[in-house]
Amino acid sequence: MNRIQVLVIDDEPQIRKLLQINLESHGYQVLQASSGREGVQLAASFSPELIILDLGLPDQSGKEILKALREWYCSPIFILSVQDREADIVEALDNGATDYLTKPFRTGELLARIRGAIRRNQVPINTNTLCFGDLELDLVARLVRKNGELIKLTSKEYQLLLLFAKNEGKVLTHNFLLREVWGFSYQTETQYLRVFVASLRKKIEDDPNSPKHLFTENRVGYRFQ
Amino acid sequence: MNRIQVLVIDDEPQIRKLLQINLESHGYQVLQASSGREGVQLAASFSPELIILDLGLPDQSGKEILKALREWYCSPIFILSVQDREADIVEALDNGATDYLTKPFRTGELLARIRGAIRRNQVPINTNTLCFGDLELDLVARLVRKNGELIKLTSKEYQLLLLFAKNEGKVLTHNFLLREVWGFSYQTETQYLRVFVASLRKKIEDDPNSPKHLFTENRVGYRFQ
DNA sequence: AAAAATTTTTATAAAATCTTTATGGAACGC
DNA sequence: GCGTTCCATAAAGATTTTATAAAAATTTTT
Repeated sequence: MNRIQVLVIDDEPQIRKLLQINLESHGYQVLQASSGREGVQLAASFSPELIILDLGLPDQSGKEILKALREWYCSPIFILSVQDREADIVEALDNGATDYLTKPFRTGELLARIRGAIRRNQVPINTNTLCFGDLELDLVARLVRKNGELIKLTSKEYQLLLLFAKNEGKVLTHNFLLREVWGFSYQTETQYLRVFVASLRKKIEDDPNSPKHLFTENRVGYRFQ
Repeated sequence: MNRIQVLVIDDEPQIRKLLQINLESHGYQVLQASSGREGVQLAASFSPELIILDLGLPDQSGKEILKALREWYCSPIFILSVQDREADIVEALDNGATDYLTKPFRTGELLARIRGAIRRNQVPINTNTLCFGDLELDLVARLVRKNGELIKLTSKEYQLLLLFAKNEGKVLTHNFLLREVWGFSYQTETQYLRVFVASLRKKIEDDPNSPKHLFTENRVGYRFQ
């Protein structure tokens, strides 16, 4: 079992204890640091999935630690603080804090917020669905939904849409699309593309005549958003 | 104009007004819905970057709206609520809410949390862009922006602009431009260039009559900055 | 094997782009 | 200054490209 690591940086032993008990009872593995310096070291060596940082640290201001961590650390950082001043909260959030809770905090809420932050942070790595407005692509199930409703695509249509979806916003040339979907020797069969783009539009666009997802880039290719 | 869209779903007009004023003064474009049904519709048609949802809606419980949206909507959803019960907060967060604020909320904090959520939600795209003042050339996506807004260029126009951009500040001769864009045998078709430079200027210059990007070098060629 | 679904071809109208022509003004050389 | 060449621009004409339907061929399913 590979438990999710959470690093707690706090100088108050009783807070660390409280967090440790709560986190471990929910299946997390807890690393503890009582100073900013130690916290940064632990973060660097273990790269935990999430860091809980107390702003009121003795050796270095927590704000500095936050900035130092954000130089390289990309996972969520939660701020705990007795300070409830709006300016502090705004500053912390703008410096890269993922969330900000004031002491005393409610452990249930903290845990829920941690779950949410970790869930959202994992999405890009372990993405099995891609979203584009009203469109949703389930990569695992090979399903496409529009406004939550299933859309039936043929194999080629799906391959084409997937390629577009993986290259959102980019102009993809006819050559590239044909090569990727049909294969090297079909690079000149531009008409295939036209036919399939038309049928894709019929299925994914509200109005195929003025598409909002699949745009034509004349003489070059198509672009998906 | 390319402002970030935020959808506010709330039945209380004064809250909507408050949010609208605050969000618009920070550069967001605000969509408003007074019911859950309307909110879902707007979300589907505009796919805003973020949704602010009041849990206390009349027509349908806000909780249901949250779940319905999360069927397909992947961007941040902020919950506003008068309810401060921990169980409600935990439920909302576990149902996909990105954040949960209780009324009365502090607008500065809300805005900072919105900035953070949008920042984190942005996909890290590999961009290879060239910048020239208000002009932006995205070489990977093959797109051109002026003041952040997409400009539609034809194939030849783009080829020409790209050539200019890659040779910023240099005087490029008619011969060279024609050879590179049209091909060896077109070296004498100077009139092509004039036509295309004119149409490029119309698209990329604020005032095509006194260009600040694309200069004429009489009897020699053109120069781009 | 028949039926159904999908892919490939073919045909055609519409749209967009490129090329050519025309015209007036600007720059240049003498 | 004055004729010539060069440049900017609009607009007409030619060509290419695109969207779409529908027929033909192929593959998959029943």
